[in-house]
Amino acid sequence: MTADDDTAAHLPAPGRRDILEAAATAFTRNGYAATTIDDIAREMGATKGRVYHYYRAKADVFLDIVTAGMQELIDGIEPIAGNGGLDPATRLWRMAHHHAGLMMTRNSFQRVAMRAVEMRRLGEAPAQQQALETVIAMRDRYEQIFADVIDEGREAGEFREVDSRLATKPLLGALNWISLWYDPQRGDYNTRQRLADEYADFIVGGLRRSPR
Amino acid sequence: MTADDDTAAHLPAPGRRDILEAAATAFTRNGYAATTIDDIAREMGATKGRVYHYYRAKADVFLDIVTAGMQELIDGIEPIAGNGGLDPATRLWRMAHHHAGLMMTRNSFQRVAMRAVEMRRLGEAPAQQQALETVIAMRDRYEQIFADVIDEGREAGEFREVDSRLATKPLLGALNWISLWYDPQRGDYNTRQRLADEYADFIVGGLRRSPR
DNA sequence: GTCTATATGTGGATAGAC
DNA sequence: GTCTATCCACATATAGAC
Repeated sequence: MTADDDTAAHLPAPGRRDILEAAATAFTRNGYAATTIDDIAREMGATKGRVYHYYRAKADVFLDIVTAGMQELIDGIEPIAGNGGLDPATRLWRMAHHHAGLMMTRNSFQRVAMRAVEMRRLGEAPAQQQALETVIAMRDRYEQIFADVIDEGREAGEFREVDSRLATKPLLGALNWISLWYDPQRGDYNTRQRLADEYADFIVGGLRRSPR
Repeated sequence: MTADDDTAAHLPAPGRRDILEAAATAFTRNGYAATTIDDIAREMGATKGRVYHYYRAKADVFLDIVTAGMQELIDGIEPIAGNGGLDPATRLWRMAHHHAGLMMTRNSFQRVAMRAVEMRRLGEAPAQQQALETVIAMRDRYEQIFADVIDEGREAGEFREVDSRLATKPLLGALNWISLWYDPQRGDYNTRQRLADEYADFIVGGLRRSPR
């Protein structure tokens, strides 16, 4: 895509991986603008020389985190959505469940990814602006996967008569919100599972035909 | 609470009101940290001298917006929640509907208010830190109003067996998310109403006893 | 009350030693 | 590849003219 190694988001080089983890933690704590390169370096017990050896700018670190986060979402959901052996409501339930899980287990990356989508611009550099729009495109594609399953469920009579594209908003809003309040320090596997169950029930219930 | 006029949030003085509107717009556009005092001043066709005449620091402007936003939410919801003449499901529907409406019509204030809740600290000043915790307390109180209605609905057999406090998370998450994607420039009264209807249906549906 | 300086601190980014 | 030292731009906040 650019002069940079465009596979970095999927398989970050070892040196980069540490930086992304540290930066994701720092961005989650204080937000993108308020986080300094020194903060990121301190988070991994280094100084900023290390960060600038691997990345040209703070925005590039941010974009790598965001892209990785979005890719994790897509990779996890696609096989479920495409599983024709399951009825749409069950598929949607599992997609919501999986998404909820990622918001907890991959909290720092996912929380940073959320932020990117609401950003209009990242700085002055047009290359970074274009990268940001690529992320928005990934988000749109992700929403469409959900919308398609909702359409199938509506046509199968499982769901109410909704605008599927619009219906993804409350659905994903509820799920994404987890990344803002969930404390990854607390909670074990079982509590995370119960929580994801509750979310998936809520979401599928919200789309089902009303009982009366 | 502090040496400042603590009623300012409810009835801002005329000079302050303009600043809050301009700042809310600017914060919504670029985020708190990335917004400069010059940005705020430019937004209202003035220079920073005006801003600093009314506010000691950027954080104080932010806190006034956030407090006003939270107060708008509480003021709107309390009378609905306390209307004993309506069954819990109807009350919850109207509360969700009203909340959704505020996310759209008062987008800039509400979006800034959302941000405050996810911030851990606002700066070094302990007075501002305390003010931020006061905002968190308002948020907790607000969630409790929803939780109480959910409890009533569960006891009345309208809702599923849920942990009411936990149930407010997907509910308010879905609603709060509106402030992030809704474009206040677009959409008239009718489209806002339809959207709020859809959200309220989704939310009450998500809590109702499953049809099967 | 609103403006134009300006003091002061901080943070992104670079250069170059090791 | 990692560090320290430094440049420079910019943003908060203040001083003081009008």
